[in-house]
Amino acid sequence: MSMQLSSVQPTKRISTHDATACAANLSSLFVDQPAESVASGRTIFWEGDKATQVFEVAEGMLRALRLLRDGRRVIVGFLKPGDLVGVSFKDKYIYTVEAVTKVALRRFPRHLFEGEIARQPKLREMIFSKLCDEMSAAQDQTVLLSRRSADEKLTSFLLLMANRQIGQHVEVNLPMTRQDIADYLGMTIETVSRTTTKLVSHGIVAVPDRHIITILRMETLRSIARGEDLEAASAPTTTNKRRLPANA
Amino acid sequence: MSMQLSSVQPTKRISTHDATACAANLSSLFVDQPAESVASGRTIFWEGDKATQVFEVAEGMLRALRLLRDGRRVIVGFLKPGDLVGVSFKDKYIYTVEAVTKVALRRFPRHLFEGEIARQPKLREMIFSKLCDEMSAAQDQTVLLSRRSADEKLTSFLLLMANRQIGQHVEVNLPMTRQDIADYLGMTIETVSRTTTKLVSHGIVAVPDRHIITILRMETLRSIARGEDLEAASAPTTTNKRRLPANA
DNA sequence: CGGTGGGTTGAATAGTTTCAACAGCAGTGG
DNA sequence: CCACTGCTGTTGAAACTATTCAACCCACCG
Repeated sequence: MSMQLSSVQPTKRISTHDATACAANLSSLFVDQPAESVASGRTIFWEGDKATQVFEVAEGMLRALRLLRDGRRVIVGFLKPGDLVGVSFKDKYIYTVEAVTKVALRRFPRHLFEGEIARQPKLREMIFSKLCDEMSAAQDQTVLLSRRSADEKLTSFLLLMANRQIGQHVEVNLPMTRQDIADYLGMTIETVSRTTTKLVSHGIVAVPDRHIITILRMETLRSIARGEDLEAASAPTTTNKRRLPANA
Repeated sequence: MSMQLSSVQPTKRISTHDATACAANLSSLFVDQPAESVASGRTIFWEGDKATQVFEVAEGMLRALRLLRDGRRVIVGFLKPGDLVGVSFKDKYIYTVEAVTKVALRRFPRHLFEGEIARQPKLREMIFSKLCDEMSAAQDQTVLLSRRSADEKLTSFLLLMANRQIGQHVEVNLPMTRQDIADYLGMTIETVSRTTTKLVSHGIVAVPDRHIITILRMETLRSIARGEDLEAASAPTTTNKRRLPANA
């Protein structure tokens, strides 16, 4: 019964300048608050906790997750700088939020936050707008999860994380673990690993580091995410990456 | 970039009395509007249409869906009486809404709707609250979709549709087609059918009519939805329903 | 009465999961 | 300094489950 996730910014970039430019009024609420540092792995709040605080992510990445009774974990979103965490109009948080990396947060008491929203029409509008983005993101995830194949899911995920970066050799930062990705995409860690390996062996991506995936052939990746068969889409290079594709 | 789905009412029943009791201010906006009748199968609006109208469902059921480029369909929610359709703070609807059954709607121009929200703090609060329910519903679907087995998905879906009805022999109304259910759960129509048959043969549900599923053994259904194995959960009766379970 | 849409069932296939082993790396402590 | 341990990620083989493609049933309708 709460709402604390805001993980897409469809029209604006998440870099510091643009974010503040677009959300000046929103961020201004938090700007006077000291940035609190949270170590990676720490929990910000638990599902079911009384929703007393609202946070703004200043730095780092967090994961929002729900635990199932049988111990399985469902990650309902990743949070990035500029996102609001804990915006709620019910009394309890509906999911747990944990720091994926070292994180910097600005805290704001919820009742003050709501007071500000009531007072400032512009701010209110921005919050509404953010909630819309949130809904949109939630539905994007729904679409992602109902995709049939592991190939589609992972490539869509990479594009989501690449977040409007265009051009060749886009470096996608993946601070989360493979387990996080698996729990986000509704598949097993092994399948995530195997699918990544497959993309690498087709020369579509490279994995210079555990937490970095470089997109080498963006259009091919896109067509796989669209549902085209991986083998068909990556026709140019047969099985390995000996021949670098012309467009890369 | 819109928000028009509101498909759960966690704390209140959807029957006419209670809904109006809890949402008097909200419904009062629409109550003066004439109820428009829409035939089943008709489209209310398309994904990408300019979001000019807000609707309140008075009667019937609708489906909200997104179409993928390759023709696949993802149903992101079902809408029931009391739900708002088309509440948006962006300019376009993000999904298509179609009538599952014959539907009665009350229409309200969006700009007036937003004006009312700005003017009435109480109304605003209710809308926020509704959006929270919506978010919650969206996430419930996320959790549903990341469930591993077809058994879990379908049983969870039945419990969702049964919507807090308790007791023995709960009749769940399913006005949508099997294809709709499949597109909502991210599986094929055949698997939906087979899973239903399996539940019937285990005496857990009965299907007196194409659009009605009667829950015979609620606790068993719940435990399957929780992730327990169907065979294990339905131990009392081995393969058929010759012996009615004690608790049914 | 044939056609159509919705639904069920069967058999083969294809894909993911499961279980298990192992590799790489960081941190720890002798 | 190096073995030891724990964590994350990769890979392999077998088991399993959903999908695919097909046939078929049924109710409804012109």
